[in-house]
Amino acid sequence: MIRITKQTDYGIVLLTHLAGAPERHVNAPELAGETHLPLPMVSKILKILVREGLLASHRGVKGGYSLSRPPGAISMAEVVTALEGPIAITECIDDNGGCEHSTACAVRGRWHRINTALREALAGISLAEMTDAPRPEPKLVTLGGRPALAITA
Amino acid sequence: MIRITKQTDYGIVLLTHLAGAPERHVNAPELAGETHLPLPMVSKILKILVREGLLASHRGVKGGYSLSRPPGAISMAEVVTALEGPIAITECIDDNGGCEHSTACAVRGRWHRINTALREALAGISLAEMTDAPRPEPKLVTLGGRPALAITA
DNA sequence: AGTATACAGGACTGACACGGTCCTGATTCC
DNA sequence: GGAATCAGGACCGTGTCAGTCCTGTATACT
Repeated sequence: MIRITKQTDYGIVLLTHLAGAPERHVNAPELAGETHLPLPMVSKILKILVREGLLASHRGVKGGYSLSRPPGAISMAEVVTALEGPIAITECIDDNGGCEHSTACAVRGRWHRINTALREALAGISLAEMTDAPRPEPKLVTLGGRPALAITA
Repeated sequence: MIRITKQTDYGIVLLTHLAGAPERHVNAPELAGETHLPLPMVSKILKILVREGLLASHRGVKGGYSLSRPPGAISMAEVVTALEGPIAITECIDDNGGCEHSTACAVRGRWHRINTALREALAGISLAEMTDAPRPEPKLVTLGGRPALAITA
């Protein structure tokens, strides 16, 4: 269903929560409490985010986690990539020639365009913007001059 | 991993193959042979596409499948929606208030923007364009007044 | 009319990733 | 040294996905 995993979903919630008060050290139980997410999952996700360089950790009694960079300098693309690997909407995109249909598949190049659109959409939104107060957003996106197609589930 | 299912992947291959020679009736075994995809899967997918109105079927001895509309009038968004349901990158997007974190979740509105970008990227590419020879197209997407993203695929 | 062909609509199954839990060790502060 | 906290795993149930198969129905040809 073209859906991000819950791990990523939670991760974004955690990061945006941290972005709300940068420079603050928060430990896992606190974060879990404040975001109403299950502690074991929170702990697991925080470890991943540290490993991927998005969070800095501090051990010991007064330890905790904090953003490794200002929220404006972290793009959603980085977050998603950290939590679910390379952004590739089809297998053949990060697959290096492993697709047995590649010769018969006339479609491959096209997916790159779609994939890039997704990637750029993610890259164009920073963590800071995920926490901004909502503003009236022009919902109509024009792509190639075509009247936008209504998508009715 | 933000990935479409193989069913959708196969479905797009089948549709683009049909788009290459519209008005032609092709039966399931032929299509499977020409696209090098497993027949049972092909058959299953074709049935879904008929049910969703993207293909027309013809029963009987000389039966087969053909596009229900010209390839230029079928968007990738329709195809994806037909094969995997509504385009919703997070659960809470098609979920009507079922998310127990909705009150604590400051992120929801933001996902709509990302989701819309993906949706519009899919809506902006027709089946016909999936088969065209590649051409340099600067598709400019404006997202909320932000500097436009260049999608160059 | 009868038969062969092809679609229609299911049920069914194995494999695998996801969501979630838990345990043991290493590090830091008091 | 002890308590608190992160680090890095292993582990498991569940659900979805990929794929197969079976039965029924409609059409064309002889």
